[in-house]
Amino acid sequence: MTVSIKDVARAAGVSPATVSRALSGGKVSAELRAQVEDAVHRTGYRPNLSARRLRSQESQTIGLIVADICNPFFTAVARAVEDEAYKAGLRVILCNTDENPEKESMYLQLMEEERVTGVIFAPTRATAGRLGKLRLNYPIVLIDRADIASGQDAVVLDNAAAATMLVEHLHGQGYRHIAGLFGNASTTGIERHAGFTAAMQRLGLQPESRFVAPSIEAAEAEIASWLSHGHAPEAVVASNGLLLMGVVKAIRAAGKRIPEDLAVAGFDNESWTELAGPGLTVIEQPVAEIGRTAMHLLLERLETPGAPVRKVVLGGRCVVRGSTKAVQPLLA
Amino acid sequence: MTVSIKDVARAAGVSPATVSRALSGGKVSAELRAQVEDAVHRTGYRPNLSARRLRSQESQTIGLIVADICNPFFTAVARAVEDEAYKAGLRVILCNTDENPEKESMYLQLMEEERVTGVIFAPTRATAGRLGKLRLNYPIVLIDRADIASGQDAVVLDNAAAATMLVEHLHGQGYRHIAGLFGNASTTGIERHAGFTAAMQRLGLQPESRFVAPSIEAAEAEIASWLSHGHAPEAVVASNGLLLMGVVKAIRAAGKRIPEDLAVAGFDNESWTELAGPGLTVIEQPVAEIGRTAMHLLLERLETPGAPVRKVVLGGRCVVRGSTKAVQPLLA
DNA sequence: TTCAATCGTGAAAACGTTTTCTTAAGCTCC
DNA sequence: GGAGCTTAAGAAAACGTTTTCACGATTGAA
Repeated sequence: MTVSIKDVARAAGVSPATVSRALSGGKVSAELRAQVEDAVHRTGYRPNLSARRLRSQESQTIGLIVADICNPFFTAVARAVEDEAYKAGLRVILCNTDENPEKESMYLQLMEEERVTGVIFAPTRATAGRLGKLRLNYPIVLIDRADIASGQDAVVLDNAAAATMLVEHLHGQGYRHIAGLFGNASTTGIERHAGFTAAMQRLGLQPESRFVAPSIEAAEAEIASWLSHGHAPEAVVASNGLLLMGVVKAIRAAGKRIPEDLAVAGFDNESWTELAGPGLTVIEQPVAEIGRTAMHLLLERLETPGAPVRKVVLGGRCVVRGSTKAVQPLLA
Repeated sequence: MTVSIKDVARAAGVSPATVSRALSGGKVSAELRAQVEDAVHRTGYRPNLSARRLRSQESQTIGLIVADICNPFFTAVARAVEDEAYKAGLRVILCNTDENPEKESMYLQLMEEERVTGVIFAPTRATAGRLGKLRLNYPIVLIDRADIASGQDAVVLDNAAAATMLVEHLHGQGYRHIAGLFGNASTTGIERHAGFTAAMQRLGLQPESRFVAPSIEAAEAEIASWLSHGHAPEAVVASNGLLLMGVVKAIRAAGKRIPEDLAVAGFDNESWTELAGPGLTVIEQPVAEIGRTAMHLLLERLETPGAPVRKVVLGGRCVVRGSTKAVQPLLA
């Protein structure tokens, strides 16, 4: 049925070894190489990657395990990882964990069975903690989320600094009563919360924080509750794109205005943030840079497995828009 | 180095065949099965999927080839496909073509080399046309885009009907001078344009259409040009989420209002459309249903390869929001 | 001219499974 | 109690490659 390298060899009048060498750029005379190419064309031969991987013991494949493929942050990172992997001659297997530790375990194991050469992984907090104990037979580079203790290569945002930027910006615009809404599944929520709290205290302000599930609905419900009970702050900081969307939806649903009734700032410069309300002030993450860097860290780790662990911390950029407009003209 | 089924067999004091049978649920005495399970645990054995696939000649894998993984429409479909594939015990390889025919060819070939059992594919117009000639050794189910002539299973939106709904809605709201903006890379653009034009003519209106590249920037530039030259229509219909975003960005940049200066309607009920301006009137596609149906068509095709080609056409839903508010109170 | 080194090629082994074939042991049934 | 079945287990073949090994021919140096 399916045509194998032996069929090609027969058609070309050479041995299978010669076909293999001709196709992989080995030493073959020009004459035989031409015969082989012709035979490949005539037979419609397609190499069997499973056989190739089995024999050569290298999969030329990496795994990319993210929490949510519908989240623009991860798709943007995935694009960058894929482009970079392609340049290095590697395939990418993309996996979706839904922030579910069981799925994470399942995929980490699957990656072993696929014999991937390495994995780029955005773990939940639960998994990040026990990653060191897992003894997987491939190197891992963490992205976006990294436990401080985990002895893994990682590339992350300077979350504390970014949260500080937002707080200081809001403070500069005249806001004093500022609340923070953080995701409870990842370490980024923790770190951004820490930066937020520290910055508030440094400014002599009373920090107020809530942790919720990383979903639009959870954020929406939380804000709706604030607004309906009438004890809403002057401004709110949302620790990722999902929560930010929930915040804006709740404010619209309540018929309130941004920033007059509630100022808004958040993380992730997704394209819709420019269009929502008066435009949303956000921290822009260097998504492409994160993907590229992760891939490079992985390649270097593969090259020198013994090298010391490296953690790359990238800075965010504060994009100021109307959602944090000064509450009243500032005094000079 | 890596532990194989032979090592497990040795550790359990049985033959490799027995290990294989024990792990795949074959007939093995309870006693030996326990020994095997213990040995697997002790040795940390992980089956090698390449070897398994090579020997059993089935990959248990399907390919999902989409145009743009950053487009929420495709990520939503991908999610549904993955969930359904998982239920059927299949893995999914996700590929990104960037609407680039060369990448499409590359991935179609790669899927052959991976020996996938089938492929779900959203092709560009260029590739949709020559798909029949390609003689690939796996069945294909097309999604979102399908050439009329292509003898392939497919699941698509009723594009003409959806475009008609938008036109009739705008007409009902009092708009007369309506322009359409369509993507030039896919068959959906063609079909939506056809529906748009037919509906306009049926209503005795003069249709005006533009085809642009499927990107935010292209749409933005086109609308910006309309607005700056002062010959903008009363309303514009955008044929997908990307173009819709470009339209809104251009209107905001020009300092115009929706719908007073320009009413807007489009395709794809992405979550941001609720938040942009006064909310955008859109056609909601049954994304999950599309993914599920595609997977089912593929499974049925695998079961009965000879069955006649099926094309499933799903209806869209018109979600009315502020961007198409009546231009002036309608007369009773 | 001869010996060693290099080169292109084919034969055969190897990769880690699953599956077919064989075999030995335990049954059932007259 | 032996002929015929069923059953569980092992031996060995097979999947489609790549790679090692062996071999003869060509080349280069002495």
